[in-house]
Amino acid sequence: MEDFAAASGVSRPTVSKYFHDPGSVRKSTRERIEAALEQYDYRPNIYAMNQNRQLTKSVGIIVPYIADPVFAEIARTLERRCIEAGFHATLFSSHGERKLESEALNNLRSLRPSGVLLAPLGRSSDRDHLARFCEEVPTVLLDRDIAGIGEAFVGSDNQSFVSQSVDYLTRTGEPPCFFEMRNPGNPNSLARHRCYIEAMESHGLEPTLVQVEGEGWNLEEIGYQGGMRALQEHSFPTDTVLCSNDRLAIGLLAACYEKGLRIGRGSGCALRVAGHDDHPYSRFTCPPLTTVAHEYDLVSDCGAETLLRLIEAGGRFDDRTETLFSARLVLRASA
Amino acid sequence: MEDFAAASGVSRPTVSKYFHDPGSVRKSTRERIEAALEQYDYRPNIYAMNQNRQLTKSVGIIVPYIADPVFAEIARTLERRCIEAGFHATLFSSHGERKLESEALNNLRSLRPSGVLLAPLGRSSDRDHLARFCEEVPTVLLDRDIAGIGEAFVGSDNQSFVSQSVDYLTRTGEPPCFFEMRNPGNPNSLARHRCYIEAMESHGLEPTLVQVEGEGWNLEEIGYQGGMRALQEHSFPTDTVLCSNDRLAIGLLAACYEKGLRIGRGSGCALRVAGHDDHPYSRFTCPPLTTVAHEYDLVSDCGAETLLRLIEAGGRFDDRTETLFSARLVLRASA
DNA sequence: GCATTTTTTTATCACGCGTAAAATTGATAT
DNA sequence: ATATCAATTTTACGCGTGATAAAAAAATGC
Repeated sequence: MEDFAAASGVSRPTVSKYFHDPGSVRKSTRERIEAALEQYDYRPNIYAMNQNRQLTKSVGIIVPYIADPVFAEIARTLERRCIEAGFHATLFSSHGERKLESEALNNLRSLRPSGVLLAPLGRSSDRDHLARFCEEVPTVLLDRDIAGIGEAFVGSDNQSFVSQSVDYLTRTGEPPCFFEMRNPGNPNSLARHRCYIEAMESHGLEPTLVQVEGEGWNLEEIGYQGGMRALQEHSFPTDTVLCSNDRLAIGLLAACYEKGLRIGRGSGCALRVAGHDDHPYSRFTCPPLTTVAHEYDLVSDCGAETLLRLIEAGGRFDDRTETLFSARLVLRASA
Repeated sequence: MEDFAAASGVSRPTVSKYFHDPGSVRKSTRERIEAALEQYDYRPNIYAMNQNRQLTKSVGIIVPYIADPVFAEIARTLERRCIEAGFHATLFSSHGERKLESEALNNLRSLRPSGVLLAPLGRSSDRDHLARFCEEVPTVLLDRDIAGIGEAFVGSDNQSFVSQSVDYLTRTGEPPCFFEMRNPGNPNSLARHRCYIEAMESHGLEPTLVQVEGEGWNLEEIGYQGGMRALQEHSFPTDTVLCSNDRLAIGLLAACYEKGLRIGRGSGCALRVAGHDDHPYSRFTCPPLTTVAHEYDLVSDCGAETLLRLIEAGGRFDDRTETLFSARLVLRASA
């Protein structure tokens, strides 16, 4: 910057000021800098900037698993919103591992962001670490709430998810059993488990669970293997299966196909299968998957907006707001 | 670090040395530092470290579209390998946009990484920008080659992809037509287009193309819409369709399902459909998709290894190596 | 033309760290 | 006990930037 300032014939602090806000320097000065900019394509080092700015123009984003298309979409939308607001966004994925989530937090500490959008692993998170981090850095939690951590939470209302699907399935046929992982790694599974039981009981029905084994985030494979076994052992007590999420449902559909079972609500169909999330691929399954849409655009928009308000407010809210978005039933051919 | 050094009773540069290599300080000194570490959970700021180290322990990774599961897997494997080798990896996604790819490059400049693994957008890349970047930073190109840019290239042999699928399909039934985007955004499409034509001609067969409209990376949707139109207009000249990639194939399968067409190689099937890549979901389609596996584990491993060698070699190779991995035919039920 | 306001410059400190050279320490040999 | 030498630590400076106060210069108003 020293050299570049010399080349443009102004002092270094003036160049610094220019990059902070081009309008804050006199027009003639700005033109001299911009003329030099044409020649030397200089640009300030963002990490050096962040080092001793009081308030950085950076935000951090952490998602639990970027390879999951739902989180990829959420991350992309968050990034876009932050960039539109003039921030530099840095994205991290925890890749489903507690250690990596913690590392992402440590990285963000080094980055000194003005704020962080954090979709935590949930059950696998290092709760204490998250709590300490949120003390230091203004943070908005996303997708999965962790009581008392962060300045705000934005997510979806799991109860509305499950109750909508249970209501619909019960109304149009046999009440559903619930297809889920015994030890789920993804954030909202436990909440949905509880909501399914509540929803069934509120209808005066007996909840029935079909739990499959498996670890990690390879959910289609887990759904397929578990589905194959369940079909072989005739573990489905009803002809209607509600899956904890769409990725398990995709695996189950593959198992059903292999077993020659016809899926759907028409006559001649052996099983109805529904999911949760409206995963980007769920409309391309065969048959297309009936599911409940996770309105991640709304969640992302609101999350980003909340963070921007938080930063504007100086990093702290008076009280912790929790914004929940309702799900939207998406009827397709599978149930 | 100043404060922490004081707390541990040694000078700051000694602490710096300790973090650079704990073995490089005397045992008594190390113990004092580690004792202090228990109390103050201090850790050095990686971005400040990178600022004036001669050789950073950081590498950068850029993929064209992280929401695509194939690139998510590649990125994850690359990250893992670099971390195992003691490097700090920073991941960027170009999200399919030239502007974002350029921004990622600029970010990496600020980061001063020892090396970069770059899977470029390809046709949409700012070639000059890439070239200038690779002059500055030792770079290994991945997945999609750009002539003369970077110190090495590691990718897959598109010709082996297409020739294997064309050979197989021709051997076992009607020769395939090629289902692709008219203006593809993803890297390898053009190469595959050419390879399909070559492969057909080498068999003495007439290549036939079915090109669908659409922009961007929503490939399943594009495959679905294009598939619906092609089926309506009876544009498929043969009963065998080879798709440029699996994501288009997934969309096409959904269109076929909606049209009530049976897919597969048995009698009673209207169409055979095959893809390219062995996308993580392709084994869960209905029917499971016959495809040619992109051995991205091998590509990633080799790419990471090549970069590490490049860094070791001081950032320049004597000549530009190009490593190509052959594809592996994966027979499933769809063709 | 002069006083006043705005903008820019100079100068110095700060951030959190790396690094080369100098100074110190500790161990060994005499 | 002293000299010697290598290992270790400290000193002093640098990286690329932001921030601030005081001084200087330029623009504005009358």
